[in-house]
Amino acid sequence: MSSQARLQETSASPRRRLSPAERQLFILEGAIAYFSEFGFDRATRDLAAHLGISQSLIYRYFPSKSSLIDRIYDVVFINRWNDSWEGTLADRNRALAERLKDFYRDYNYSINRNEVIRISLYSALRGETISTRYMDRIRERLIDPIVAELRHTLGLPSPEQLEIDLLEQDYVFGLHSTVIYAIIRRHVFNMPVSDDTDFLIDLHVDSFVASAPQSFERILKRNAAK
Amino acid sequence: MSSQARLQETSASPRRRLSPAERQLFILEGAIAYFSEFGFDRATRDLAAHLGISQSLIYRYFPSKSSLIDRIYDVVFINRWNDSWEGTLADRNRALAERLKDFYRDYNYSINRNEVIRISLYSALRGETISTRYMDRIRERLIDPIVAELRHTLGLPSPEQLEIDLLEQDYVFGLHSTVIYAIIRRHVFNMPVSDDTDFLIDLHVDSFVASAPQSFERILKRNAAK
DNA sequence: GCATTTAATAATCAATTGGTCAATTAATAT
DNA sequence: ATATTAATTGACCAATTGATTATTAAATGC
Repeated sequence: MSSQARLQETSASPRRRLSPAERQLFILEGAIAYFSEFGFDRATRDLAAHLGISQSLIYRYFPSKSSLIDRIYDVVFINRWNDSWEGTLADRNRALAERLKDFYRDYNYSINRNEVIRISLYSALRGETISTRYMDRIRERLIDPIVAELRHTLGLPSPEQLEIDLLEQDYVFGLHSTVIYAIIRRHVFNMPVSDDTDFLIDLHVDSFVASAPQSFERILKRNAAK
Repeated sequence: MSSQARLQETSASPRRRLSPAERQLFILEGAIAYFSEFGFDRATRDLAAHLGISQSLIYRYFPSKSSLIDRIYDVVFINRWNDSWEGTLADRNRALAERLKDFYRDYNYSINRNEVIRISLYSALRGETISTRYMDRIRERLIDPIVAELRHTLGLPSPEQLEIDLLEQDYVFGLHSTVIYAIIRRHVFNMPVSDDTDFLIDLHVDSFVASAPQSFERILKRNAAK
């Protein structure tokens, strides 16, 4: 009831008739909120009822349900990438720990949202290719660069000299996971998570950087043994 | 085609007629495999076709789809808990790092399976209460005990003397997440992950234990400042 | 005020859903 | 062989699904 009342108030006119651009955005944002909470298998009728519009109106602005979902993926995956991240990580004028802290604070700020993490997981569970491509992007543009920077700080061969291997990636994903899984715990498992995220990022980054020399030594030794 | 042929072969008789107990288990295990791959919103007809049986047969052994799902939760959540974990973590005759390594190896062995992690996430996204209860159990019986053991090694007050707080839990969840998120990457995002899981657990546990003193000091200082 | 445009809806469709039940048929005992 | 038991199925139901289309009505220009 209160949501319906709110809808009527927030709409420009007392009830209906928005411009096509406005209406399309209204439906898209509503669909993100709705599907991220209940999953993509929910009916378009229910979405329409939730938005206070008729079901057929959805099909005026989106040719099919799956095309609406594809647009949601665009918003969630592509629009949420920040090109400055790679630059931050690669800036060798600053200490690596500081770069990592800056990056993960910003990264966390960008994806620590209910809709983003939930839709990521829904699409991954569906096996959508966009989800795989997104993870490839993370590995290539975030994880591998961190490995490269770590190697540089430790005086180890660059990726051009010695290819990055799975163990190194997985080790760096260990740091990455501390940020991601906190988001999952909060928004998917509805667990209480500290709001002092920046402080926790500092702790994890410092731990990571402090033990990286020993860890990388062990990884290289392990790879040499094979 | 090959799966249908296999089904006929694996069944006791050339084609059908199992004992109620066998058939119920057959459906339950098939449902776990099927729903873990495609989600709980898939039709019981499709599940039946996948199993090579009629849809109505499912309803002879399970009164409703949701009761079948509840049974799946039982198998995935409850049956997969090992009571020895708490004992392993609390055994102060051994070094904490060794206890953590043993525990996480066994824990990983137990839940690093496609169906387990995927059904956990499906149910969590649905907001099922069993999922929340399961996470509470992890926090109370695994995370909090690890905090207690860390405090003990560091000569800090026991949980009875000083209540465990969110920051401490979140910090320990950082270690936990390295194990869990690797499983999610493998089985949900279909990423390549190293098979050398035990080695990676060793690395992360050693990093964690090595930096725990400094981290806990900072956490206590932070809490005192509030 | 009136006609035109078009955003929005109600009615409807075929396909699919969870679930039921009478009919079938494989196994068992005799 | 034959009768009995009960595991399994096919036909069916009402409700719901994504999607279409003819109709309604809010805004705009004159």
